Amino acid sequence: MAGTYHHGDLRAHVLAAAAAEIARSGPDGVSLRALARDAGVSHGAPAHHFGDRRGLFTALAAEGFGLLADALATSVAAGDFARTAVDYVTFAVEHPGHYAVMFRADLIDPEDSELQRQEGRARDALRDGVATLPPERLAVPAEQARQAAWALVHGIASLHLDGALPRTDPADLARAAARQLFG
Amino acid sequence: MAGTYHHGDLRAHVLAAAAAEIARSGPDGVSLRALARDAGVSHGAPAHHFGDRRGLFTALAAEGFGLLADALATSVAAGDFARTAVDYVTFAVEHPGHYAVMFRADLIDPEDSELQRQEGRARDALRDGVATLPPERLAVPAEQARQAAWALVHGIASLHLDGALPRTDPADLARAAARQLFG
DNA sequence: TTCCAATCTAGACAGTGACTAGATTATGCC
DNA sequence: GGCATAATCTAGTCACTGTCTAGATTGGAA
Repeated sequence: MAGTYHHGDLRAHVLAAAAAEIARSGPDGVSLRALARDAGVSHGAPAHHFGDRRGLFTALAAEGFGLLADALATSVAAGDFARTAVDYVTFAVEHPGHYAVMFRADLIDPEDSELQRQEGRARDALRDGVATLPPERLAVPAEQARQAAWALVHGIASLHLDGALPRTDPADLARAAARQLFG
Repeated sequence: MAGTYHHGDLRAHVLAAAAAEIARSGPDGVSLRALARDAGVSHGAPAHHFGDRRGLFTALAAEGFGLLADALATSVAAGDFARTAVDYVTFAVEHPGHYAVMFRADLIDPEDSELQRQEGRARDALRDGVATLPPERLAVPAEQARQAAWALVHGIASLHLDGALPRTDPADLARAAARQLFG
């Protein structure tokens, strides 16, 4: 509301605006000062919530990993890996601003405890998803199969978000790729 | 040489220094002015060769796609897809500065003709590599198999470069992943 | 030699992230 | 209620950046 000294929920507002801006023009398109202007606060205000630019991206990545873990939970519990693969890619498509920073080691602080916690949740979900596969479907050790599955869905998500897969539905591709990978 | 007005080969020098800096601290760590200082030229000199920051990254990406196409050529000609997968990942490991910008739509100019030419070469190499696989190994249409193969090696390369696969040899993983994907 | 294009210098400008000191507001505690 | 204290925000400053100019220097072709 105009006239109030405090914004009310600046942290959440800035996080959402940052995600939208990243989705539009990438992490480099994000300016802390522009975010502050949009929120109607002074240029230094966001720093209190995130410390610095890296802190903002780290918070966004942590939120993203949490949302990803949530998105995978249902299909993992159901033991349906093909659907887990589709859900993974769908998450990236629906949260491009989050996904674009989640794996960018140069933009985030890997020591952040909240980031590690949420990243662990997402990683566990994917591990459990692969663990539901019948052993005879695996041509390689389970750990390598897990990493290959992760690389496959991450690759599809990344290529799609970078525009390298035009005229291709990423969810369809994820389904087909899961079948090719695990029969 | 000191004292000469012209650098001699500023373009190649800046490209190599930029690749090294990106490998060290990511694309955001690259400063045109710092590159100029290192090369011993004025801060505006690189602009003549690359136009702007985007032009520099575009030139680096084009060079990267060309090197990638070269790196894949031998194993593709031999019809050895597992080795093509390993060669792809090995290229990314050995040229992290190039690879980090090759798929970044927000950093490069997709209209650049040299970029399109080299990218086409790399894409054709990967397509030919998958085409050598016996049809009975494919559980899905060839186009989807090709995209899945690309996503798999790209995913391994990306995750490795972002530090998400510690204690894992990316070449070993590429070999195992190729076996899991195509039997 | 002369001319021209390629290359580089030097200066300026607006925008940025980060830091600081201090003002304002919210909150828990008496 | 009143008050101390932490949380939040403002405003100013700084060095640095990319980009844009106008002009100087150099190499090569005619």
